[in-house]
Amino acid sequence: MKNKQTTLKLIAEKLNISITTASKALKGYSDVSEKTKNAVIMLAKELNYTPNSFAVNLRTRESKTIGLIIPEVVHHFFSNVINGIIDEAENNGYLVIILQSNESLELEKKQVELLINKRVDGIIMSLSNQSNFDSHIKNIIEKGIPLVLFDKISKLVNCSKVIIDDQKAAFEAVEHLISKGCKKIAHIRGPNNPQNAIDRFLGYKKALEKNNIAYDSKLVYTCTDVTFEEGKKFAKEIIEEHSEVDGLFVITDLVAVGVLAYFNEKQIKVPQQIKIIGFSNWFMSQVITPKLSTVDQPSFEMGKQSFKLLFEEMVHFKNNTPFEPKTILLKTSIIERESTQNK
Amino acid sequence: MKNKQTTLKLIAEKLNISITTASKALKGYSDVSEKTKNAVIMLAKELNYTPNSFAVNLRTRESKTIGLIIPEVVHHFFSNVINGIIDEAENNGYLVIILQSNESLELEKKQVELLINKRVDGIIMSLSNQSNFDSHIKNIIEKGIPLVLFDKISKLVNCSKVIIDDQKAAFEAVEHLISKGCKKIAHIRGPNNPQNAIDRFLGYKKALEKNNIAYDSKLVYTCTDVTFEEGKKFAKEIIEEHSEVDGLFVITDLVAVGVLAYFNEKQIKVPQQIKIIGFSNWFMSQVITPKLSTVDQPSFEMGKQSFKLLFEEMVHFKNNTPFEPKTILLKTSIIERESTQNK
DNA sequence: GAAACAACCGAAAACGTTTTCGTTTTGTAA
DNA sequence: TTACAAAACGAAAACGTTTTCGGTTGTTTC
Repeated sequence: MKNKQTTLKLIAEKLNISITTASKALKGYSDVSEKTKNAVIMLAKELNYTPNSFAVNLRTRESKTIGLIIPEVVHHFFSNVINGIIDEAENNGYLVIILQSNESLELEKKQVELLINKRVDGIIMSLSNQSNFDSHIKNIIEKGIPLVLFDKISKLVNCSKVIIDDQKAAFEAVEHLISKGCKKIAHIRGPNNPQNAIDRFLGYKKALEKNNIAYDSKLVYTCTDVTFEEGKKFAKEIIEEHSEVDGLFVITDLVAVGVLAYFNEKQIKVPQQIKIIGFSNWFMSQVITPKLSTVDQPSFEMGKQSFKLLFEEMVHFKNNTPFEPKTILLKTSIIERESTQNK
Repeated sequence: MKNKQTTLKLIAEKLNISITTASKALKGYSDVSEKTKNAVIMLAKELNYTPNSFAVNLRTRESKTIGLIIPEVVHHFFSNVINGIIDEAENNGYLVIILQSNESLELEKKQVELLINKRVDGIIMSLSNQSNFDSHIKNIIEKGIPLVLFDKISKLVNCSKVIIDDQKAAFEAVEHLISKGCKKIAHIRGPNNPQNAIDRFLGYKKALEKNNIAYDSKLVYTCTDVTFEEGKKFAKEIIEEHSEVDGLFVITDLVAVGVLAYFNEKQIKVPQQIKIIGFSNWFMSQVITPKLSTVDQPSFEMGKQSFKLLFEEMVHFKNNTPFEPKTILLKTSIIERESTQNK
């Protein structure tokens, strides 16, 4: 049953030394003789001693734990980021508490509060679609808690960030369609608020402009939920309202796959009649028929870099030295598959 | 910069009362007058007081945090389970630390150690393929730390479990193939060690037996990595070595999708020439061509139930009352899609 | 023989909370 | 007025660690 944990006190008593000396021996202080040091280390191992982390936390004022808030766990991109964060965190002796906002601002606020109350050493976030520089984010910054934002960021928040150049990536995606001969290109964009949806939209527009294709706001469809079902829905609308569209740039692969599902159902030929490119390189994009062209986004790396930035900031925080927020820009690349090929 | 946190001491001083009384006021003790109670609560709110969790942890000997160890985060099934666990945990005031074993026994041992040292209140695990009733699991049990195993369990471990009836589910999947007219059914199974791979294999065998189909060990292919690529590899072998096979039961959808990818490439007609059924109902199974029949497994629910069981055990642990491990069996169901339909 | 130094050790405070138990204050009844 | 119960409060210990600072012992130096 409830086995008493071994403490420094026990070790000290058994060896007839003070708790202080026992502690110092284990922490490698120089003012402990070789003899007693060895004795302590031996006994500690024998009794299976591990420091009580609650006490250590209280004393050192840090928990070696960070918090991570993302919109969804069941999501190809985010789960890869989680992977990278956990990995890098563990390598540096940190553990990760994960919470999801379910794209709800209310929930996100609650999660932030939970993490602050838990006194995590730092927080990594990807904002929900509704989120901006709201009170909860301000709160983190004011409290001086190290914060890193990745992917879905807000330009209003002055903190470290890890992102891709969404505008450039979208620009390249649309130019890819153009290079394949598309003349009338529609865009299924993300919600109005998130920065990355805005930037991808701007990249789309810019590519049209540069290639002398008139921008038509009627060809832009705006997701609210960014789901498979929305993809199907917009695919239907596009075909029914603008059958002359021959190219389509979609905010993310999940939605693009919904589009493909509808087109397959209706026997609309991709890429012959219409070419499609998605975003994020979800795993299923390479197994669907036709295989989906997309923009590869280094999700795992994004996680790793996010933790690295956070770690840097946590060190500065601990030493009370000033820290200037950084932004890391990760490279993307176009992956050409069947859905944009000329047959 | 480093803003001093408000403590009970500060509140007590400002109100000219003792720390004890301040604490009691906030915790609703009855031996505090209405007047002082209100004063404390008001001031606490005003100063934005939140109890220092490190101190609370030390004092109460619990952290309201649990640990979760799974083989992989980037995995449709597991990420859904995570979702369920986080959800239910949060509803009960618990946070979740997630670690992955990457299917490595060594790593899994290390993760368990990390969690024990962190003194989490309980642990939920799905074992790696190599794992059994090894020292690290014994260690958890001996230390009396509440433990729940889900999905990939070991029969040797005496603890609470949340599982499906893998044997029955597999049996039904294979009978589904048989009901569709399959006479020669192959099986791509999981690795030798994990219980669920064993049980699914046994279910396969039993279904053949019951329907008077001779079992042929040559028709059983054993995964080591359980990946998309392995699916492709075995698909090739099956066609080349046993072209007469007309039904295939695959350990999990990811591998089945690999099989389909190979068959699509080689123009082998599914379901005409060979019918295929997978397991777990991954999202992509409904978007691939042909759509994959599969066994639905309530992953989200599995997560919820796992936490519920753990919670129950944690309560008993805290009260030092005896607790008898339970096993919860969740229902599965066959989902018929194109890959097993008679056209 | 005093002074200086090195090597080793431990007392005590601190981190911030919770809870037990004893003490003081207040109110009420005789 | 005394007596006593009820109400309100607080001292202190405890959780287990880390770290500062002072103390003791023994050795070396001049």
